[in-house]
This record gives sequence, structure tokens and C-alpha cells, in this order.
Amino acid sequence: MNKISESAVRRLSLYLRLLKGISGERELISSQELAEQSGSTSAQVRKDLSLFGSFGQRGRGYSVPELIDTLERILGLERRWRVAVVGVGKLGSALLGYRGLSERGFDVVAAFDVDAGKVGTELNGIDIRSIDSLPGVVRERGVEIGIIATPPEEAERIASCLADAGVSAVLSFAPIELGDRDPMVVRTMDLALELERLTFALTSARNAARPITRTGS
Amino acid sequence: MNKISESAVRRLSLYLRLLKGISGERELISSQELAEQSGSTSAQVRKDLSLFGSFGQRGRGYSVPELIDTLERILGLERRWRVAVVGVGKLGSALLGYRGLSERGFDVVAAFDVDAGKVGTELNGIDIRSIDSLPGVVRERGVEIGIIATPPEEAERIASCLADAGVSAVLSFAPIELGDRDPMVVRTMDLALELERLTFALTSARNAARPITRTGS
DNA sequence: GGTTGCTTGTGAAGGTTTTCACAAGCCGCC
DNA sequence: GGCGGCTTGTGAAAACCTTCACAAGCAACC
Ligand SMILES: NC(=O)c1ccc[n+]([C@@H]2O[C@H](COP(=O)([O-])OP(=O)(O)OC[C@H]3O[C@@H](n4cnc5c(N)ncnc54)[C@H](O)[C@@H]3O)[C@@H](O)[C@H]2O)c1
Ligand SMILES: NC(=O)c1ccc[n+]([C@@H]2O[C@H](COP(=O)([O-])OP(=O)(O)OC[C@H]3O[C@@H](n4cnc5c(N)ncnc54)[C@H](O)[C@@H]3O)[C@@H](O)[C@H]2O)c1
Repeated sequence: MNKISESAVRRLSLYLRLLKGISGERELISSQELAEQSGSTSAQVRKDLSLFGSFGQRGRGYSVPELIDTLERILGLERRWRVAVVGVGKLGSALLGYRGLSERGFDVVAAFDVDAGKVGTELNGIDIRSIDSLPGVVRERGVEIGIIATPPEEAERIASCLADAGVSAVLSFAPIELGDRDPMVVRTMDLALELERLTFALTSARNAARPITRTGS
Repeated sequence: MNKISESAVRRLSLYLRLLKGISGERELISSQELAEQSGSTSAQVRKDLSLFGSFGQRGRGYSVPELIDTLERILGLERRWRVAVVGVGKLGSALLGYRGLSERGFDVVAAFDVDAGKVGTELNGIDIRSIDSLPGVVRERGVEIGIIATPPEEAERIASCLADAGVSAVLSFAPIELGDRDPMVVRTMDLALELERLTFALTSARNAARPITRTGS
């Protein structure tokens, strides 16, 4: 099978989210309409979908419910996934209470922390367990994806721990570069880095408008 | 000036984060070492930097403190930025308490909510103001960047409100596609979408190992 | 001062992704 | 059944991004 680019996958997720939003309202949608809603182009939409097969009808467009099913199959969302949150601090607690996860097919089935004051308590129906019990609990509950919300210093250790326990993928919020741990898939979301992309856009726009000139001498 | 790609900007932020981590430990660093730490290649590192000028010394490498300065200048981080958080719920509260923001040059100077029970209270030294006072407070405090942490239904309205108030850029956590609001820069971080990129990787890996076959008939 | 070892900066090559543009196909209508 | 309007699927072209490979330059040592 051809290699699918990261950006194509991102767009597929986006199409799916949009389609779910209009599901019920419309029976058919054209690549043109999907493109407008996702900030893309119709050719891009058709190319993305054609990487996996032919799902549309010429002259009519794509069937919304069928396309939803297809995209869910492509993205691996025809089933639900079991997720564990590691580090139940400010961010971790927010995640445990986030309905958007289960709405999109992800069930948080376990949470871990080192803090003795937190271990043993419950949050949103999820019992917080000691980090030492991670390997056992991960296996018992069939955790497939880990979310790291511990301080950055701990992230590398936790990633190894999750890999050893047999977790298949990790999403980390710690602003630190995690080493490869093949075959476990690792990805990092860095909030400050996203803000830096914004400040770059802002300052390079200003520099383009007012080309750089020496102010001194 | 040449167009700089999104991926190049992302890598520049990453280099900066890594360099700050080793600042003080080493005086010089080679493109090779920087590449290893960032999961890139030495040619890529040199190319990225050469888009903006010549900062290294042949035979020696790059001066760590100088490179930090240069990258900060490129990314617009030679100054601090004033940020407002809109929506002080589970996620918004976590953000108000996040030290990682000020450490990376972003000062949260305002927070807004509609909830009368929250308005008037204070969190981590930031007073929570009514959403109605947003335009005035944004102008008074010189807010340049907005972070949206309201329910998705409100996000579009809030984005318009921020644009009207003169905010230059927005980072939204609401899983919804925000319309363009030129010249305001808008970007969305969607947690579930990132998880879907993981599940795609997991299931496409499985499909590659065990090619798709019809199970029925 | 010349030689060796190392590293940058950069054109050119190679690869990937996006855009273009049009034949093929569906629908409804006459 | 044929025509017109519309939309897909897709090769080919264009744009973009990454990797290669090497001349140019620095430092240390003899
Ligand atoms: N707070 C935010 O809004 C925010 C935003 C983006 C990224 N982040 C990142 O997310 C991570 C967590 O941030 P936070 O603000 O929630 O921090 P926090 O200090 O509030 O929470 C960290 C939690 O991790 C626990 N912990 C520490 N070591 C552990 C270990 N070895 N095993 C298990 N649990 C451990 C602590 O007990 C604590 O409960 C950090 O890496 C931070 O940079 C936070
Ligand atoms: N909780 C998480 O961990 C998490 C993770 C990723 C993304 N998100 C997204 O972040 C957003 C917030 O999530 P949350 O879990 O914090 O929700 P929440 O319900 O806990 O908080 C939302 C807050 O926004 C306020 N609000 C509502 N309408 C408003 C308006 N018009 N103006 C100002 N404030 C308003 C509410 O009063 C509330 O305090 C959502 O879009 C969610 O999808 C949340």
C-alpha cells in the first residue's frame, strides 16, 4: 500500500469531524463543499479519499453516512480505544473530565500518579492508581494508548514504562523530545511550541510589511 | 523574503527548546548533534538555519548562546507576549496555572468567563472577568494572543469578539473549524484529532502486516 | 606554513505533495 | 434515448521539501 502523508491523515480526521457535525442534515456532500468547510480545495479532498478507494458518485457527490463509515474504518475508529492518563495534576484532571474523548471513541479506563494523596481517590468515576501498579493495571484493563501529563522530567521514564507494559501508542503533553520506542508510536503536543508558531507568523508578517533595516548607526 | 514552511518553523521552535535545555553545559553544538536530539538530519538543521542567514562557524559548529538569541529573534521571542484565556473551565483553569507559559515568554494577563460564579474570583493571581468586558480589558492590558477554552459552540463567537477587540492571534482548543479572520492568525489544537492520528498509525501498521482480506463469504 | 580533521553553507538532485485539467459517469428532463 | 449540467477519479504538471555531496573555511598540530 502507498504511503499516506501525515497531512493527509490530519485532513481525513478533519473531514470526519465535519461530516459528523452535519450528519442527519444532509444525505450527500460534494468535495467542493467539504473543501470549503475544512479550508482545503476540492481536488485535495478527492485526492485524499482516492488514496483509499472510490467512495463517491460522479455527478452527485459523496454519501454522508457512507463516508463517515469509510473514514472511521480508515482511521481505525470502527472500534473504541482504551486510554490511560499518567499524571493527574492540573492538566491530567482536566483530561479525566473531558467528555470530548469518549465522544470521539476513546475511553479513559485508568489513571496513574505518584502523589500518595491522590492515589486511592476517584475522579469522574476513574480510580487513581499508584504509578507502580501501572504494568499490572495496563495489562488487566487492556490499555492501548497512554497520555502523559506528568512533569517533563518524568516523561521519558513514563514512556519506557508504558512501552514495557505493552501500550501501543503515546500522546505526551510534556514539552520534551521523547526517544523512539519502536514499535510504540509516540507523539508530542507542545502548547508553547504552537504559540511560537503564532508569534513567528506575527513577527514575520510585520517584517514583510516593514523590511528589516538597521535602526542603529 | 522566501516563504518559510510550517514544518521548518516547527523545527526551529524545537531546536530552541533543546538549546535552552543544554544552555550553560556546552558552548558549541554541531548540526549533527542538534539533529540527533531533535530526530532530524544534520542537512535539515543547516538548511533550516540557512534560510535566515549564516550563524555557524565551519569546522566548529554553532555557538549555543548565539543560536538561542538568533532563534528567539526569528521566532519573535526576543520580547514577551500578553495572552488572554477565554473560558475558565477544566482546561482553562489548568492553563492559568501552567508555569510552562511564562517560562517560554507568554504572560497570561487576563481571563474571561460567562459563569457569574467565576467572574470576580481570582485564580493564580489572575482576575476572572466577564466575557462582556473583553473588548475593554483586552485593550487596557494590551492582549495580543487569545487562547480559546470554551465549549465548541461558543468558539466561533469568541473568535470574532477577539478579532474585533484587536487581538492578533488565537490558539483554540475547541474541536471545531474556525473561519478565517484575516489578518488575525488562527490555529486549532484538537486533542482527539491527534489521538486519531495515532489510531491511524496503529491500524495501518496492522493492515500492512496482515493485508486486508475478506473475512466473510 | 602545510597538512589533517572536522563542520558549515549551499547548489543540484531526488522525492513528495498539491494543483490542474479533463475524460468518465450519474441524474433529470425533454 | 439523447442532451446538459454537474461531480468524481486521476494522470500529468507544478510547487514544495528533503537529502546529497562537496567546496570553503576553521582549528590544531607538526
Ligand atoms: N497545565 C497545563 O495547562 C499544561 C498545558 C500544556 C502542557 N502541560 C504539560 O503537562 C504536564 C503536566 O502539567 P500540569 O500542569 O498538570 O502539572 P502538575 O504539576 O499539576 O501535575 C503533574 C502531576 O504528575 C504527577 N507525577 C509526577 N511525577 C510522576 C510520576 N513519575 N508518575 C506519575 N505521576 C507523576 C504529580 O503528582 C502531579 O499530580 C507537564 O509536562 C506540562 O508541561 C500542562
Ligand atoms: N477538558 C479537557 O481536558 C480538554 C481537552 C482538550 C480540549 N478541550 C476543549 O476545550 C474546551 C473547554 O473544555 P473544558 O473541559 O474546560 O470545558 P468546561 O465546560 O469545563 O469549561 C468551559 C468554560 O467556558 C465557559 N464559557 C462558556 N461559554 C462561554 C462564553 N461564551 N464566554 C466565555 N466563557 C464561556 C464556561 O462557563 C466554562 O467555565 C472545549 O472546547 C473542549 O472541547 C478540553
